[in-house]
Amino acid sequence: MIDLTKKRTIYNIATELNLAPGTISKVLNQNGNVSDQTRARVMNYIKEVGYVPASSARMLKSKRTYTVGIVFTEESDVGLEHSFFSSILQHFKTFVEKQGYELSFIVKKLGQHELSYYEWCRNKRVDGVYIVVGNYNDQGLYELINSDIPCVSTDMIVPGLHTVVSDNDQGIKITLDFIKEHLKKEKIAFISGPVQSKAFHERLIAFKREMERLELPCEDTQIAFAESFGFTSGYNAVSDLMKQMHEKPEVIVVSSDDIALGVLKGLRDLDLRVPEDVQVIGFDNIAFAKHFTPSLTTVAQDRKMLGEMAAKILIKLMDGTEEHISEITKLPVELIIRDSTKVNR
Amino acid sequence: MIDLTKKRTIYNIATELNLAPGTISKVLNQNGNVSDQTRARVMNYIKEVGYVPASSARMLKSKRTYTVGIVFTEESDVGLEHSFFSSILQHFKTFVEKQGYELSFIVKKLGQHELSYYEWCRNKRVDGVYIVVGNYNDQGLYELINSDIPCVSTDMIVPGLHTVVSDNDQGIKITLDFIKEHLKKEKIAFISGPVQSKAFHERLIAFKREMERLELPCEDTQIAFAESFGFTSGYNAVSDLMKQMHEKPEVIVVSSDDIALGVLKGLRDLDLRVPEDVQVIGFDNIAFAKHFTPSLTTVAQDRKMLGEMAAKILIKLMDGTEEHISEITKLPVELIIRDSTKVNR
DNA sequence: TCCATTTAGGAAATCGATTTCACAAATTTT
DNA sequence: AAAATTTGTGAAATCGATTTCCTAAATGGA
Repeated sequence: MIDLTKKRTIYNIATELNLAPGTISKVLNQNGNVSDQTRARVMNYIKEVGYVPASSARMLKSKRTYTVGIVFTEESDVGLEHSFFSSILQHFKTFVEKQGYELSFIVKKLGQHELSYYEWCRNKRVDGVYIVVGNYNDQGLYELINSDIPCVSTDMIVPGLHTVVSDNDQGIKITLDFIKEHLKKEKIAFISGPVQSKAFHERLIAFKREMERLELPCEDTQIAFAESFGFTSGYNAVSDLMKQMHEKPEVIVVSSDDIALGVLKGLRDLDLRVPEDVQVIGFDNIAFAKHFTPSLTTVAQDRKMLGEMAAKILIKLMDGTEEHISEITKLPVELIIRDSTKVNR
Repeated sequence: MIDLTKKRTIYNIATELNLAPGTISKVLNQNGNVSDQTRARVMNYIKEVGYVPASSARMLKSKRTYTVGIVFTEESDVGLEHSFFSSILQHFKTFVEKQGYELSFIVKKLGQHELSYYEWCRNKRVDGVYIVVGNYNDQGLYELINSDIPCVSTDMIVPGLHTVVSDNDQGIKITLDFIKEHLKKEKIAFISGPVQSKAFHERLIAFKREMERLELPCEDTQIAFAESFGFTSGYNAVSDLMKQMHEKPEVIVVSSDDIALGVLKGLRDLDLRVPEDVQVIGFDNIAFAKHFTPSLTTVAQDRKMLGEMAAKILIKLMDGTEEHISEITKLPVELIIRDSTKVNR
């Protein structure tokens, strides 16, 4: 009878099978010359006793950890609670785990010392880094991005960093085309999130450009800014907007759903009905958008594809195989029409 | 001039300082006999060159990894998107990181093999495990819980497992007391989440018990069940409830906010006004509860304390210091009164 | 049949820390 | 001043894999 509780090493296994430790290792790593017969014998035995190689030893020698470091900067202490990025991370995680990688959140301090991102990564010997949410003001990030460690991001756009983003330009374009063609409205306002965020900035620029392309008026009074990322800042922004506009807008385009839901509530408190008096279109398609009353028309980002594409690119970078990978990957978006807009026929 | 890019090991450092590698290690681990002078000399040098010990080597020898394994079972593929548990995990993470621990999601397979939780943990040599969300039907979890690896949970209640939970009994009790004393209503219905979840089960039992204590009628027709955890199942459940009740309820107590928001929407579609016709009270105080219209009165769980308490207990277990830690830690809850209820004076 | 080549598997060094044991120097005791 | 004790440091084994180099057997070609 085989003792299943015993702690196994390749040495045990080797003696128990009358082989050398090295041979076991060769089977494990499917390289080297091992006969099919011995390979099968080893594999079976390993499965039977439930042996698993000690990762620390493997890491020490081979210098590969099969670990991806995660940078998830906690803007105003939201962190993992931020459902949009959590969701992307979730898909990323599922994908890389299938390939045998593991996630490890990057912690700035380890033991007693305070470490930079790069020091941490070198110490932990992560094979790559996924910057889910980063902060442009965080100098430590640049050290990491410019290092020899492969990095990928779904948030920041920085020269030398591979990034996967939704096509914000296209998102705004289809929104405005939809407004003009189907809603048949021309008095359009825009509520932007804080433009330190690259995504918000892009959407704002795209809005101005597309308004011009459609030959619609686009004055500064048509644009208001939310102070932050959340519901409350949207609530406040819409009241600012209404104050500064001479004439009420017919449609309000908002650069994120979190903010847009605040806008909807703000409009209700201003006694404006949606979509009868004003129509609203958001961006992101967060889970709650369809449950709100009225449900929110919005530009859906494909969170699954964002996460998986980031995973694919990072794995390619870590393998070092693929010759050239373009730095920015833009993913298509889709307009989801719900009750906050009303098609005019 | 010191070369900062050079890769350092204790051997380098030792020769560069004219000491033995062992001495460096002793300084690093602040044990062993080292003179204050040498200690200072080593510490300074280490800081200067930015040396960090290779964790894989340390792990290999010392058998401590300063890593906490995370079980986060993805019920119906929500995973990290589930904001309630994500939030608890976030607080847990912040706390343990301050103590120098790191999180590592438990993945069932590693490399080629399919691993059980326990095998994975043994392999990775995690120092402890935090079961954020577990599944009672997952047999592999019991192997883990009954092993020698310290575990803590905020979700499951299993003999031998340390668990931190909100006081569900108290939550229901203060809810019903509030309804009787301040809302002055007696026709109370209950919408429960799926009772496979221990929390939902406890809340349901507590409801029945407290109704009896208050000498209020509590028939089966007053209780409806949501099929799942989300908005939609709440929406459906409230329509079931209305069909099965002879007389409309004055107050509906719902065992989670996710479900309660669906209930609010369902009521609107049934042309019942909240709080004028029916009043609603939820449980959890999710972020959106205060933004919904009407905003939701709910029993708030202290997510920060849940996460931190779990962290504290796990660290104690891992240190093996504390003599006795009680298996179940109940945390107080608080009723947050908002617009979905209307106090009757 | 003999030599060249391929194949299978073993021996041993290595990765970078930790930790025990031994030893010399310094200090205290008698 | 000699003996006993404490203190600081070094040498070497160890953790559990990977990997290179080497040897013996098996195969093939002439």
